[in-house]
Amino acid sequence: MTQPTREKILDAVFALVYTKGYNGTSMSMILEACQIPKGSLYHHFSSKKAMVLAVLKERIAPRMDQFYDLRASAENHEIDTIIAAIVKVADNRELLCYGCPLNRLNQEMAPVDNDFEYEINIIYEALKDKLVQLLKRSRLQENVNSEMLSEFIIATVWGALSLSPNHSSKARYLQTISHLIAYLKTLKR
Amino acid sequence: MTQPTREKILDAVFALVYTKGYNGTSMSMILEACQIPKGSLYHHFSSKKAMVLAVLKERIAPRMDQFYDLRASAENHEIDTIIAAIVKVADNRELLCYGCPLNRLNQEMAPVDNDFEYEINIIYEALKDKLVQLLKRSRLQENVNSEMLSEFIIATVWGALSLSPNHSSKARYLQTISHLIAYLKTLKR
DNA sequence: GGTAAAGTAGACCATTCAGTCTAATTTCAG
DNA sequence: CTGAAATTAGACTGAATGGTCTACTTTACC
Repeated sequence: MTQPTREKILDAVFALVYTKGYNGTSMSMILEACQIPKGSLYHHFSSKKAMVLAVLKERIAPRMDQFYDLRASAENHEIDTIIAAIVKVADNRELLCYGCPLNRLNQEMAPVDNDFEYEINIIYEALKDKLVQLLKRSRLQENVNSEMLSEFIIATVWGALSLSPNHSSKARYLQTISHLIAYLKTLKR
Repeated sequence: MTQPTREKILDAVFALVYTKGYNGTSMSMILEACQIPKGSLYHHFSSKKAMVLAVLKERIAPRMDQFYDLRASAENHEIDTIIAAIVKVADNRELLCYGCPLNRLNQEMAPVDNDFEYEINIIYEALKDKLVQLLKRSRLQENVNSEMLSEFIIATVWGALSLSPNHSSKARYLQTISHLIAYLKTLKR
């Protein structure tokens, strides 16, 4: 056994739900991807919904932490740290193709299921808070509200990743966010 | 007969697919919403997919035209015309709750279906071109590429409308895009 | 008024859906 | 080695899925 069954399931479900959506992913697809029988799946998770909620907490949440990995450096202005994180996104082909996994699940499930809305919001707030903390430490133009600016940054990156056609290129993403970067630089003090 | 059956179907399918997604909408839900028998539905459309592609062309495309209704005025700077259109979005409760219908369908269907990707891209390009034409007529700072700026504007608005929690408020939307507005104003010449 | 086309009506179909159930097997503690 | 718990195995279920088919009714034109 190379990987515990439960972990194997979470990996497969993440990949499927991320690329095909919750309603676009069936149990049989998951079973085939995992190469396990149905009994194993329902031993570890009580339902499809419970499974995807686990994916949210155990796969998507850590990914969000990892991607906006904002190691503050004493040398750089915090704004530059954030810009570097945004630019780094361009190197992830999956992100360019499918967008932010949290945003995808949010758009599909939050309007129709309170449990999803709740769990997604927790992850979103954590993501936002990380940005807020960084911005609060930085020297910015006056009248800049860190919370509002954080939401603006996340919104723009999410939007840039979801532009049609879905399979957006690295160059296109970078061009789109070049305006965001230019704006952020004007906020430095 | 108050409304032709075909139009009634398109309206119902738009509302359902917009709020619940393509895979979250079943034929039986559509039938119940329309209060028509199955025979009528399949008389007008050969399949679920054909139906939603028709919704794209006959409902979503016109909406996009309508919402970014950018009547240029000789008095206002084109940037202000665009800002007004962006602010107007805040008055649409559906948009605040479910986001841009084109963006929703794009995220769900474009990665898994070429026909959807193609049709969505046509509508997206039309939307973008409208902005590009307006920007090209306007006096902007040098080095501003109208096409890139248009994509940035659309991305930001789409992103602001898809922030978690999904049911975002008018105030929250306006706060988020206040940064976009501030940036756009700096581009005026 | 007759007739052909357009549209309505809903029973019916194979397939797939998420989920259940019982049994076999493996794991591990004592 | 033994027995209990954890896990694997997959046949099975009822409901829902998208779609077909034939029959009936309305509409519109000659």
